[in-house]
Amino acid sequence: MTPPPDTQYHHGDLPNALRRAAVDVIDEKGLGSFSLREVARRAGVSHAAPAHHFGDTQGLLTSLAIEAFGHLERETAAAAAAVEDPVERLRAIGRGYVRIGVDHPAHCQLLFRQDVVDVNAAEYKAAGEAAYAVLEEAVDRVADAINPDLDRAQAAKLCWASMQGLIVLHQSMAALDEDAGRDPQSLDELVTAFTDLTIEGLRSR
Amino acid sequence: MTPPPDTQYHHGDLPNALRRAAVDVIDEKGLGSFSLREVARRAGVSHAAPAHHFGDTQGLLTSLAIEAFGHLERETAAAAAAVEDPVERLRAIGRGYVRIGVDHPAHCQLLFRQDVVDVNAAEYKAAGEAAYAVLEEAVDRVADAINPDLDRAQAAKLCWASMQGLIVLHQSMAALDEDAGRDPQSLDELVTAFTDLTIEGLRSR
DNA sequence: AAGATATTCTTGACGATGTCAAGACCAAGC
DNA sequence: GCTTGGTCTTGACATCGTCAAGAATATCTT
Repeated sequence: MTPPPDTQYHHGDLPNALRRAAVDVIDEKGLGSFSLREVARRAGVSHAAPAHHFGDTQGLLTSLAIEAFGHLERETAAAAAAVEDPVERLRAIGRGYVRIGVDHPAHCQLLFRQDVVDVNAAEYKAAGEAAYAVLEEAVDRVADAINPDLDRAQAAKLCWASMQGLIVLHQSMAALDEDAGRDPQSLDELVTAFTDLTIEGLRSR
Repeated sequence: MTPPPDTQYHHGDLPNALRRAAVDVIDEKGLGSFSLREVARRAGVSHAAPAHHFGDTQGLLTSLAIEAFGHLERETAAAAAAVEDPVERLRAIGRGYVRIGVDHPAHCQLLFRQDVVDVNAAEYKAAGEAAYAVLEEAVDRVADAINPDLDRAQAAKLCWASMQGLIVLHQSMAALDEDAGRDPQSLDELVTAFTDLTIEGLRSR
């Protein structure tokens, strides 16, 4: 029952330790100067240890992207479950999406980065579909409630694109406002504005 | 008047040649496996030549991002100038944005990639502001025409985020549709749907 | 309980990369 | 014609990703 010493040969749960170290590296140094060897160093294992579990860099980052979809699905599903009214439900999902972007910036950076993530991996696709299903279902309910003629596939995609776009562009938007001498708009403010505007768009027939 | 031989010591316009080679590399191998040395090889110069003009990798990629804002500004401004009606004007800008994303995928990938681009560079900021100004002006006119009470800053940002989100996510969206057995929606289709939905949202007061 | 097998991790090596310092080459101006 | 300044090359170094081989430990079999 005594916790095993840090120096043991078998790590216990190296894959998870490597994922955590990878997140730390991305948070601190940015994805641009990500290094598999540094991740291994931080996890206290040799430079080639990650390969055994993840194959290569792409494998580790893909694993993080899958984790990110899991976060997203759980957060948005929980946010949705707490609200009954369809429109408020969609609003809650939007806030949940952005909350994940704020709480897990490294993960969210990776979500759709085809250059470093294996977007064809079965697990990645499955995780993405599961997360997207939460949004689709919420849009379905909104359509049933306020506009049955709505093209639901298009509407869900607009919600998705604008939220992901907001997460990615938010810093640029703030910088733009600041350079122009305006007060930068907060993320919360923008989430609300985006969902309000979008939902009004969904109402029209 | 005879064109100079390829083997001359002074290249003539090496910065541009390097930018073109960099675009080729990104198009072919992806930004993830971008290599400055390979860019130099393709341009027919030594591996350290790029440093003299761009400093380092970030410098070259930042230069491409600036170029991308230039493309964007020209394309959207030209699209806007061709249309008088404010709403149609905004629609034309949306189509122009996406057209740049399709015609210059490497450039557009770089636009907001803080990990590889120096987003604090003065030139980058200026180019971004100039491109954004086109959108802001179009949103202003739309607001004047159909909804004077609209928060224009928020509205412009929604347009921006959804278009950039669409460009980045489009491939993922198509993959999702295909995996679910649905026909993937074309980019054109989605641009139209996005702008329609968004504009209806802008109408509401 | 003890040996065989599999798994996990380490070590060492290789080619490739980004960047720096020094020098070679060339164009333009005095 | 010589010098000066900008352009590019050469060479070097630390670091990186990945592979192959082997050591250390778990697990399974009997």
